[in-house]
Order: sequence, then C-alpha cells, then structure tokens
Amino acid sequence: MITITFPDGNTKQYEEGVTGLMIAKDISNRLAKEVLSIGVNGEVWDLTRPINKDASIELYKWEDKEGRDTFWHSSAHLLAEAVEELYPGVKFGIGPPIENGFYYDIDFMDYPPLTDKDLPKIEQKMLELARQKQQFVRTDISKDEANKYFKDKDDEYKLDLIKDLEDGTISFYKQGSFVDLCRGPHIPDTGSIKAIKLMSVAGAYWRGDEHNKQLTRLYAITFPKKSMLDEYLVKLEEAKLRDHRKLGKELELFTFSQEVGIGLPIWLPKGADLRERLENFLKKVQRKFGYQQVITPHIGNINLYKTSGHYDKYGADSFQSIKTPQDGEEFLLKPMNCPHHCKAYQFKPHSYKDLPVRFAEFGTVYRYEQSGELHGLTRVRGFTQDDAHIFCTPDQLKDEFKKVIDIIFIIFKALDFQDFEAQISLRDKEDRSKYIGSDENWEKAERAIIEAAEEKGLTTVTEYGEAAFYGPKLDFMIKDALGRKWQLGTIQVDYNLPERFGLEYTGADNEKHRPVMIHRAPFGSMERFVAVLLEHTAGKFPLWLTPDQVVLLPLSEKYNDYAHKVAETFRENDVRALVDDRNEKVGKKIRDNELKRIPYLLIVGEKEQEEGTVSVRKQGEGDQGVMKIEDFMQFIMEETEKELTFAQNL
RNA sequence: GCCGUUGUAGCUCAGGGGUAGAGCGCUUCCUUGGUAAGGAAGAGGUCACGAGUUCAAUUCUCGUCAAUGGCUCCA
Repeated sequence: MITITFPDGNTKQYEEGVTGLMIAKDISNRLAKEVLSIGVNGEVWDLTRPINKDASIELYKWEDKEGRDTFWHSSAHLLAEAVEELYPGVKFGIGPPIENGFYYDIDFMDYPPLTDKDLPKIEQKMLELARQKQQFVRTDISKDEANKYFKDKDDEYKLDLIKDLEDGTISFYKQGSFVDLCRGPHIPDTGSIKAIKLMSVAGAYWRGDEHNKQLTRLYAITFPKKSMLDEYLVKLEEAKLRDHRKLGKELELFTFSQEVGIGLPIWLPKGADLRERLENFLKKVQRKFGYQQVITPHIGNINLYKTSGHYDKYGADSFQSIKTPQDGEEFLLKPMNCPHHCKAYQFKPHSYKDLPVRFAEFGTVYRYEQSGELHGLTRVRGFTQDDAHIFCTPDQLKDEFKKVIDIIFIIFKALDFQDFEAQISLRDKEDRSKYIGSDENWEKAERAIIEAAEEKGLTTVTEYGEAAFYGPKLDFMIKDALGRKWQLGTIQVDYNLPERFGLEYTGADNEKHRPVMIHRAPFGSMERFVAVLLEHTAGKFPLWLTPDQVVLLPLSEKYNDYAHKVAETFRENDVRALVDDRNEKVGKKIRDNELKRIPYLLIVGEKEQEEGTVSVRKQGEGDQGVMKIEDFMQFIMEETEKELTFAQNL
C-alpha cells in the first residue's frame, strides 16, 4: 500500500500502481469524468500512469491551467494525426498548448501552401478521429530507439529535438496511428474533445530562428463541450469590438495615411486633446517628483549616435541619414532622446549637490520597424516617448529607481490598470556581443534593478536577452483586448552612456566622478499607451480624460440658442461641452451620442429653457432628472476634480 | 523581412467577364419632436496600383503597395 496526500492535507491508502483516474473515481464518478490530468509531487502526469510510491497529488480539471494544458496538448496530437492522414509524409515540429488553445508547426513539404479553405477539412477529420476515443498510450523509450524511429520517418525536426534530450527521459505517445515524441502528459483518450476550431494558419520559423526553414503553424482551440466553443467565439467577437484601431476610427482619435507613410500616426483633434491631457497629468506628477522639462530637436548629428553606440547597433536598419548641402554633414532622425539629454546634462559642470538631475521630455522618436510588425498605434515608426533621464550618483541609484516605480504605480492606479506583469529584462546569457559596456557595470546595473524591484515588493518574471543594448530594464507589460502583451512602462539602468559621453560630477572629495543614468518612460509611448487604454476602457474614458464630457441635445431647433448659450457657459468654466443641433429627433441624438461614449447628455426643451435647467442623462445609466445649470456645472467640475486629485495623489 | 488572408462610396459590407449596389454618414427639403434610429430627394466610386489573358477585366492570372492574423525583430 502507498499513501496518497491530497491538497487539503488529508491522506488515504491505495494499492501500489494506482492511477489518477482510479483515485478520482474513488472520490466521485463525476470527478472522474471531469478530471484531465494529475499533479504528482509537483509534476503533471497522465491519469493512466501508475503511481508506485507515496505521493502528494492534485487532480486537475478544466478550471486548472494544468488541466487545460493537458487537454490542448492532447488536442495538438489529434491535429497532427488528422494532418498526417490527410497529408501523408508531412513532418512535424512542435505542438504546445498556449494561453488560448494550441498550435502545431508542420512542414508541409511539397504540398501546396495550406490556406484557410483547408481548415474545415482538417477540423472534420479531427472530430472523426476524436469520436473513435483513441487512447493515448505512453512508452518510455531509449534515445537510440527514438533516433531510429524518426530517422526512418526522415523527420529532421524531431531528430533535432531528441538531440537535446537525455537518454532515459524520453517517451513516446501513441494515439490511433499517430506516434509522437512527447514528454506528456495526455488525457486518457480523444473522446472528451467535443468541439474543435482551427483558428488560423501562419508561418513560423523552426525554433524561432529566421535563418531556419519556415514551417506552417496551425492555430487551433478545442473544448470538452460544444457550448464552450460558442462562448469563446462570442467573447472573441466582443474583444474585437474593443480593438483600438476600430475605436480610434469611430471616436475620431487618430488615422493613418499611406501618403504620409506607413506606421506614422496622425493624431486627430480629439485624439490630440486626449493625449495632451495625459501629458499634462504626467507632467504634474513629475513636477512633484523633481523633474524638469527640456525640449530637444527631432534630429541630431550622426556623430552623436556614433558616440552613443546607437549607430553601430541599429544604423543599418534605421531610417537613413539626412544629408545637407554641406559635404559630409549628416543627421539622423532621433531614435532615442538619451544622447540629447546627455548633452543637456553637460551644459554645465555638476556638483554632487546638484544630483539627481532629472530631465523629462515628451520626445518624438523615429524607428524603422519592419513592415510586418506595424500594428495600429501599438507598433509604429514615429512615436512620442514620455521620456526622462535621471543622472544620479551610484548611491542614489536604488532610491531613484524605486521612485520611478512609484510614478508608474500612480499612473497604473489612476487609469485602473490592475492586471500587469513586471518583467526584469537582463542580458542574453550566451550572447554578450549584443551589448556595450563592461561586465562589471552590467552586473551592478542588474543587481540594482533586482534589489529595487524586490524592495518594492514587486512580483516579477525574469527574461534573459530582453535587455536594451546599453543596460538592463524593468518593464511593465499590459495585455490588449485579445490578450497580446505590450510593454508600456519601462525603467532602465545605464552605466554605459555616461561613460561614452564622459559625463561627470564633482564629488565631496573634489574629484571627478561618473554619474549613473536611469532611462524611464512610465507610459512607454503615448501611442501605445493610448491604444491599450482604449482597449481597456472600450473607449469609455474617465471624465477627466475624455475629449467631450457633455453634449447638449436641444429638443428642437427652437432651443438651439439656449443650448449654445449653456454650452458656452460650460466652456468658459473648462467643462468640455458640445451641442448636437442637428435636425433630428432627440431619440436619435441620444443614440448617436451614446455610441460616441459621451459621459453626460443634457436634453433641453421648453421646460428647461424657461426654468434655466438641463435634463441630465448619464452614459449607460439613462435619465437622471433635471438640474439647474449652475448645479450641473458645479457637479461635473467637482466630479472631474475629484477624479484628477484622486489620480494625482495616489 | 517571411507565411496566410484581405483591398468595391467617408464608414460597415454585398456583388460579379458586358465599365457597379445596400445600410449608415453627408447635402437639400418636409417634419419641430421629451430620453437609443421620423420621412423624402440628391451628391458621392479609374471597384488599391501596374501589367497580362480576352472582342470586352472591377471580376480571371501575375506583380507591386497597403491593411490584417502569426513568425522573426524591437534603441
């Protein structure tokens, strides 16, 4: 007998060789139907794999990520089986579960390129195979046997994978006619896969390396119930309604023009208005934190970027230099603000007593992003960073870093971004050639970030190879409506540019010292931030941010003058008000302005005109009754003020 | 940059080898209204661009450009 310990601490005796499925059945038949995999001493196992020793276990269902991953991973095998039947001779790469479903990378060899039209056929095949309730059977296998199997199959991708595996840890899984190299685990059989949707086909380089062959990646999702698939598809449709590109158009915030150039956003009046308000908000916060605004040019002499190292790193893949009538004179559109700010720092000698010096600028930069990477406002070629550079002594570094984290928290709280991920981005462990500066400086910088994040109690993930070329970063990632992660706020520690530019301050010892630099941008860029904000709010901005706070709806043309007069009074008091004086019925005006996400609609007719009132209608909540003009103005000013001070005093 | 998809009116989209359609929006007129779409008329399109096939191409083929879902990249 062995002892099985459950998550709640209870234990129970079982025969040696008991399986997860048997334990689940022992608890209840219903659980046995729902369970997908089992955690055995922290490892996820098949439900059919015998447990031969005492163990702590946890049963995973659909609600658990481990359960879903097992389900989707098994679905990936099912996809592969279907594809192999329909396209004999294809070769398989990898097929992992992802956040929403799974994919499989497949080399379709000489078959014509797969298109969307081929997907339903594969779906049908999968359903047909699933209904056969094929069991997933695990076999432990030696490295030699594994190699032989895939050599016979002539599958260089699997052979490539086996190369990195240790003998004795290799297993195969078989379901139906399909055998795959796989660590597992899997669900007991394909019968529980009831709903299947192939989402899209994409190209993906083998092992994510663009020098390797591009395989065909099939994205798909499956569910144990048909209704769950339907729900998922509805949710997807709803997410698309929050797409910032759609909302940006609808709300007239920004646009693009091929004639201006791809990836170069044009901010329309309402968008510019919104952006200005965000900028002013941050400026106020930064003033409190001791920042000073500077303004620097959009271009800089090419030599500036040779000094900084940007030209060496990115020159070839950038917008090319701007020439002047003067021979040999070249300028670059600035890809970053830091070199300019270094020069601002050097305008006069600094004493240690001056530090930290904090230079802030909404600096517009230009980067030649690959055309396939451009994406709405989140990835563009010209954008404005809410940039600042802090020049401080090494002693001040950690404190300064922590203060920047505070600023980012203020912003995230003010705009209700609760679901973010803090990522520490360090150097690539293997390839140091991508970076400038000494190991010693890098280690110092990396340590400072790790410690500051820890002391702030941040939960972080660490990514190697994600650092900037001059220093490590702490990045704040937020998801868009479709769950794609975007980097917004970033804080970077840099010992290298101060060295390259020869920055100095005089210490208490009357000797010259080198300051440390912090690069930071809490929004990241105005473009990306507004995009993510749009998706989070679905275009319903808080009162203090929204371009139009109030629209007056005269009941008929007779009351247009009254409406305009009221709106004018509002505007004189900084309440952003418009009049919808179209020759339409009030129901129509309400509908149109609700769709434009105007927070307050004020209906005015005969009664209101006579009494000096407005009939208030709140977005999404309907009629709020009648108020005196002054009372409403007072009310909305207070609401706005309340939001703003709340935001700024966080 | 690579793989897939898409490109028709300002917007959302239908259509299809014989040079174009709807709804919304816009203009004008009627209507002057009480909390999510009042009515009528009208203007508006080199069917992304370039080549090829054809008596004839917006439609078929190829190329280019752009958008889009991914991959790679991202100072």
